[in-house]
Amino acid sequence: MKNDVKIRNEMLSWYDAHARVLPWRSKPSERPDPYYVWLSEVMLQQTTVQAVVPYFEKFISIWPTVHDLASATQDDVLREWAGLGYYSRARNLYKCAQAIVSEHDGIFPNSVKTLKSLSGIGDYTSAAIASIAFDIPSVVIDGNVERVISRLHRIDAPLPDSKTIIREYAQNLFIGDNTDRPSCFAQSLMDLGATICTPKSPKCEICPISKYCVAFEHCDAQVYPKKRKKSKIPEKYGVAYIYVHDGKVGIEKRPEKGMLAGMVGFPTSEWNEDSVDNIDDDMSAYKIRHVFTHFALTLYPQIINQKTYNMIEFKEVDKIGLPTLFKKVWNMIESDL
DNA sequence: AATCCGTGGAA
DNA sequence: TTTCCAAGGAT
Repeated sequence: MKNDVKIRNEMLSWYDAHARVLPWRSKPSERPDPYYVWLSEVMLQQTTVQAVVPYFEKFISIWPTVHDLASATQDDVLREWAGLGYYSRARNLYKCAQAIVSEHDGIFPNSVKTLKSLSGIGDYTSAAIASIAFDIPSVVIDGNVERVISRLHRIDAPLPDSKTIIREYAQNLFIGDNTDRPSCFAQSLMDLGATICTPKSPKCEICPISKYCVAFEHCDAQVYPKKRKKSKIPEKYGVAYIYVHDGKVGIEKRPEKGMLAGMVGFPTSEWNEDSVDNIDDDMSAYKIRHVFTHFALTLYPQIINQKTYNMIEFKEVDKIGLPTLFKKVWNMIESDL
């Protein structure tokens, strides 16, 4: 356990010299904006800094404060979120903004417990906000921390079995004998995980804490954390109905539950594992394949020259916030209409 | 506890 | 081409 204090000190020194400059981060002398911290943390769930930066910039440009975001409509937020994926995050973001304004006087709560009661804020995000925005020592466990700790201790059990032991190690590291500069320390682990202790080719030669890393000692850091093998995802098929008339195309708002919930898109058939009737691969003019987390979809756009409800101008299509699946459809067929 | 929920980039 | 996966949360 004594190593935890040394690790913290090494990490803080390393962070002072190598911290990444990111749009949501404050300068060393300034207080972070809890709104920025929250927004960035939610956006970063299950994705990458590169994917998030333009979305973050756009959001704070349109909605500079949580009050502004709460005053928007859910459809506004979904439209701006389009392309980032996991759209329940956007709905929860909006719910959370409204709760903060209506139930917390527009002030972000500073306790893990209260933060966690808000929509879209779970174990990780509540601890991250408490640490990063308010400098409250918290146990911040994300994919980066899981990877770093798995390697430091060369944990043999695969994820998610190892989550319990990882949390024990993390407790000691985050709120053990030394809790100095919790905000910087939490962010230092994120940066280490993103730039040095990476999943595939960790740069152990330049790692500030390799001397404490059991996996480094055994020269096999890259095999940790071990993970259970994932089963293959099913292939599904469907038809997209592209109603075209007089320079306009038909769109619909999807149901509030299920895939791409609440997003706009082209009407489609159901998606199932049976290949599509009447549309042979060879006979169809178009085919879009899109891989989701739990299945891969092959969608056959079928152009229908007739009017339907809710037609919009072709040139408006790019502005309505189509999720990527339907952007792919539109990009493929637009020039042929 | 296990499943659902997106996307784009790297190797 | 295929596989893996990047700052998880809700149910």
